Amino acid sequence: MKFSTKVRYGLKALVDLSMNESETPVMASHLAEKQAVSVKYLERILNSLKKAEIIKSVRGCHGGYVLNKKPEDISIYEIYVAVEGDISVSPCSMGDCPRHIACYASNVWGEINSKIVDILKDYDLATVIERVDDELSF
Amino acid sequence: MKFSTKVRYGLKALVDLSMNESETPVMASHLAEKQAVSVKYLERILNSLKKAEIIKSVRGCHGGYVLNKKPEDISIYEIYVAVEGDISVSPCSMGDCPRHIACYASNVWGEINSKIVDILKDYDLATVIERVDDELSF
DNA sequence: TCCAATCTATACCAATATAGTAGGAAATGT
DNA sequence: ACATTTCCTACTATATTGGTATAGATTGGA
Ligand code: FES
Ligand code: FES
Repeated sequence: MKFSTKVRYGLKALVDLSMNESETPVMASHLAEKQAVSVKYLERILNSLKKAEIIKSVRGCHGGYVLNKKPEDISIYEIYVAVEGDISVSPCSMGDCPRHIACYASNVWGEINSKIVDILKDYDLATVIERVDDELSF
Repeated sequence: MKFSTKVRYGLKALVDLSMNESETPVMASHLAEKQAVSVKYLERILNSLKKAEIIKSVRGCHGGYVLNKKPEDISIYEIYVAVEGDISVSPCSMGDCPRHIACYASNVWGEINSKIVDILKDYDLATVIERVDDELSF
């Protein structure tokens, strides 16, 4: 049940991006430095976020990344799907299980899955940022 | 976000056990056969469930396993914890992260984690069995 | 008593998934 | 042209999961 580093680094990068007051894009290297994380790895994560149209990129000299949506319109679910693909709590809930026909538990996993999805859809980036502002300055 | 085979095989075994009308214990090999799963592997899972006092075992000849609680008193959360250890959605929510001090997202993960735990605590074996009875006979 | 059946314990191995690296190609402002 | 930066793809290392093997302990019954 653990979120991968992709999701976690991705979320943190988005928080950093959303705190960028200026209009100039933020470089991957800058975001990575803040997180003490490999630039190359983070670049790939940012690329996934870009493909999902959560952020935009500017290539070339003085390039970087900027948010493409308002924080309140970016859910953790979206972020998850962008970097990991769709959420599935078990093979059952996606229907690609070899034992599918005889499986009685399908709807159990399906129900749990959709409840988890709801939680993550409900949690948006703006809420995350509120928590940041409340709790600690960095 | 995927449940491991331990959780899934474990749940299925518990459903099978709860459907055992007779008073005689059910052998691991019998449960495994129903699931088309390795006996040895399932034995270990059953052992975890036993240590969590969800089931009881009878050793020796004509031995096997029986439920130790009523299905409505066994939550999927309990099953999860029994076979996998405590649920943690990220290092943050357990507090063993090297970046903990500077981490702003702790409570975000913590909140999500506890919501997921709530879902799983809410889903008990009796409910799972209802679904079985409704949907398909096997 | 001895044997077969059954759970228990532990160590080991294989397959898969995650996390991270590396090198270079393409774009862009100066 | 050139430095800077994103983009693309292949590779590798590490961790986790899933599963096997082996030996031992316990019990009921012939
Ligand atoms: S469809 Fe696979 S065990 Fe449920
Ligand atoms: S405590 Fe680790 S990134 Fe949150």
